[in-house]
Amino acid sequence: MNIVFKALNDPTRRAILEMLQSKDMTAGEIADNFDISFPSISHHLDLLKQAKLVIAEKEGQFVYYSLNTTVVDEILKWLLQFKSKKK
Amino acid sequence: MNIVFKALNDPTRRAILEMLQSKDMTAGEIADNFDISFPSISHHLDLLKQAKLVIAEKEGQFVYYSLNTTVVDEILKWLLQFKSKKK
DNA sequence: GCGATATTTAGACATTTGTCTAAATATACA
DNA sequence: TGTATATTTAGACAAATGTCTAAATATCGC
Repeated sequence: MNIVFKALNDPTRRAILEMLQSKDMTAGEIADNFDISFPSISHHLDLLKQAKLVIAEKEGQFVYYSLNTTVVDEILKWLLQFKSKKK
Repeated sequence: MNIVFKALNDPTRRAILEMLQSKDMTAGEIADNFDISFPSISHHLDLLKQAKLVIAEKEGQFVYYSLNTTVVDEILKWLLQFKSKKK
């Protein structure tokens, strides 16, 4: 859980997740949307992957990234506790 | 939104939020639950306050902290976009 | 196999973060 | 007014973070 909050605590990484909603993208396509170096984006993608928020699949020389929202459920559940049963 | 994710990205601060679910607490009561110095807890509380996740109210020499979950809705909404409409 | 393209790894560096101790501020109460 | 209690502020410091450039790795197409 720690690592998921950590992964979400960065505007670039959140923007990547939002982008991946519309379609799966290669690392390069993702990087093209930011004024940040490729290696930095690669590092962000690695963090998102560690948090299991994205899945990486190699296709030839490309690496396709896609959303994995199962871990989002955990965070949702944690947050919802604060919205339940109150006087 | 940035600051909310930042506030949530720490186990101590998340534990504080969980504690405040059962009852409002003073800064001292909160600090007693951790092996961390009072000033450090005070700093965490300040961050939570900046993120508007808690509300601080002074009563005499005590400062009572209570949950403010309105900002949680924002995060919930942001997260829910990932769980909606998918093939 | 070679050169071009795609991506990651390595290492460096400035900034941010979480923690501490010491000091400051605020309130209670006798 | 003076001392005790509650909390925050200030300043220091090590560790974590986000970024970069340079180099390494992997795959494609000729």
